[in-house]
Amino acid sequence: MALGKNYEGQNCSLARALELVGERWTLLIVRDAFYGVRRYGDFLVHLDIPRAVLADRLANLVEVGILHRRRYQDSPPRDEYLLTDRGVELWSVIYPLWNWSERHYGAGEPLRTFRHATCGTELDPASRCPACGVDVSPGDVEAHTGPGVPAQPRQDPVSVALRERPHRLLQPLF
Amino acid sequence: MALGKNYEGQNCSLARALELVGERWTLLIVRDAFYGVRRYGDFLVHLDIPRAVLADRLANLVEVGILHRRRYQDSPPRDEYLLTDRGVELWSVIYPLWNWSERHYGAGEPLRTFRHATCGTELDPASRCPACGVDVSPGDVEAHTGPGVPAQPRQDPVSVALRERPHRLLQPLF
DNA sequence: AGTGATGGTTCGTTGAACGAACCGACTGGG
DNA sequence: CCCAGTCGGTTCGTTCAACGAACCATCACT
Repeated sequence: MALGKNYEGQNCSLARALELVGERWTLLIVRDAFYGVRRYGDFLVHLDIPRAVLADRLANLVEVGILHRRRYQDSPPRDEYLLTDRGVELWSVIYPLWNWSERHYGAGEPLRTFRHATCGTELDPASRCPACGVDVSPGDVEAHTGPGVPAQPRQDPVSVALRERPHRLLQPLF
Repeated sequence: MALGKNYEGQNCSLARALELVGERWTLLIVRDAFYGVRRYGDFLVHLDIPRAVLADRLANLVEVGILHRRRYQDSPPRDEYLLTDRGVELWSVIYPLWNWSERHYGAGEPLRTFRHATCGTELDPASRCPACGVDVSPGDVEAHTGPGVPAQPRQDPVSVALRERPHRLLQPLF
């Protein structure tokens, strides 16, 4: 969804943003990056996405500076994908969207809750801590398994790791 | 992008949200609704979107309760599309996304600024008023033309009306 | 030498977006 | 009464991206 191909006449920051993160799958990849997913294969099993599409999206996200590709071993060469500062700031979009959906379309109990790591309080819809009264940045957010886990939860390693224990965002999952 | 066809295995509120508002054009339609655009023809000229796609998106947005379709004259029958409460709450997603894009990919001066209507102060990235210290809901936001207007701005009636004068969100544009 | 892990690329098929044309209900003017 | 124009769509043939299965290259381990 590169510039010029699509919302070109819009000349609006929102349209530009949607060219960057509005494509199918892109925001779910960023969500997984917040969860600590870093490797191609882990994104693949967790998202159940066509391989070519994943490769394309990762390359785009690196190109626009939302993800950073970092070599973590040389033989065989293996890279991991990490959120840049710019990517981390998308928390202020992703969390409100998650929260909006949870409030209006949630089926009773949530699958996951997001808490202020230092005090354990659930975040408000704007990612603030009601107890401490501060804006909570993603590095201080802990994802907890909620009461709404389905009877037949997913068994891929990423889903299992996410359910197993509370997990601080941005920290590696494995 | 109905449920079951796409992110079905995800079982995540974010994925569900993206099924509702993640399709191409959808969030730009909602943005225009905040600007006060209400009629099919106005969305059409402002977005430059294929007619069939617009009709499809509007129907979906009504179906999931983000827009409400209201008859405003009987002969000939004409309807307008208004944001529901649920739709209005998407401001907490749209504005941070706009702001994120403006901060990281903005070309110098913004095209538009969003100000607290009662005091004229520009909103912070979380749609709060730095002067008053309150969360500003979209009904209290005024959209102003910014200094970054291009040399050849769009001439469709919607774009012209939006440039002409400051305009409170959710109020009808015409 | 063979097997498995990893991170891709290739390619034929399907489905959605595009855009131009058409359509039906109505209005206002001559 | 006829004609042109407006509005809000629908229809349909074309194009382009997503899908998914197969393939491939590199390296480690045995």
